[in-house]
Amino acid sequence: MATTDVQMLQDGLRRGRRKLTRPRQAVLDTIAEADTCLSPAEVYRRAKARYPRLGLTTVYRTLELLADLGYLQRVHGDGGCHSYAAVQRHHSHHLLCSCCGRTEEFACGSLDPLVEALQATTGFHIEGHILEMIGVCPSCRERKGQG
Amino acid sequence: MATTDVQMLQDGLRRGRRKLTRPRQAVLDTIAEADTCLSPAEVYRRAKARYPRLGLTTVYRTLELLADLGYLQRVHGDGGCHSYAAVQRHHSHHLLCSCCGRTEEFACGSLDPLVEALQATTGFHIEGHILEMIGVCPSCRERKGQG
DNA sequence: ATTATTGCAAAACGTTTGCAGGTTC
DNA sequence: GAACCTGCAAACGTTTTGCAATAAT
Repeated sequence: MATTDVQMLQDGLRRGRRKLTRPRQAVLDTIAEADTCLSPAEVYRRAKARYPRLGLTTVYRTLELLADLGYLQRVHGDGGCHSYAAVQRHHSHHLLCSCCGRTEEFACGSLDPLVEALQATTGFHIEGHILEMIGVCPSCRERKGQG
Repeated sequence: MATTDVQMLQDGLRRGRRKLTRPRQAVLDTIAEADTCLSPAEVYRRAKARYPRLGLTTVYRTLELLADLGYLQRVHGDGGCHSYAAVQRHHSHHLLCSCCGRTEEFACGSLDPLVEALQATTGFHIEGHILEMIGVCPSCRERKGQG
């Protein structure tokens, strides 16, 4: 994690009178360095390498906190919705590879017309959405093509 | 459930050498009549009124089966992704009311340009997506406005 | 010093599985 | 009557909770 990121995290935490602790750093660093989305158990396994005293309970609590603060986002996949990935921008979405689990972040433009239309036809006031794309990443495509 | 729906269900099941049983009818009817998405536990509670011998295990198995056949769809919400709603068309999406839980089905047009753009920039081959809209339904808006 | 955070152990929870008996085709 | 489906009870993995000890401000 770059220095500015530590700074941003620290600021974000301070705003809510929260503390920057080693377990929290370990969890965030772990997810930031992964290029896939990770389940709580997997975060625990990896983050424990950085900070061996880490407890699973703390991982759960930290994932929730960091997601609330916007540093992480829950990723919904076909199998479930209990994995997390890092986000650079607030409210972004993920493209996930159904083959290797790799994730790629993307911004959602082009959804506005749909939102407008739905609001008009249904009378709902739309406040948010969940959007994930599922596909096969370039390297898996290549591997499949050759294998 | 209308007669044609029973017919369709029966056909769908037969195609996979599956049987039309009372528990399965009870589960499907329950979800078809609800205007919200339902958790497995809630389906169990309601469907048991129709068929008291029903077991929770069967509800889980039936939800999976009917979702595979395309009669139900898992709905992803902020809280989780373990609720199911009926679908008229295959691959549709839901608008869900964060206030009362009501769901409304909608088709996803307008996503194609985004898919195209993502495929071009990332090299992923996109095969599917998860999309849910979250908002407040007309009657909840009214209630809030008055209360 | 004050307050938030941690890790542990245990509890609670939702979901899945093996299997004998029952139901549908 | 063959194949499939069911419900039960038990097993399972995941998530949450209470609490005394610890670490950050």
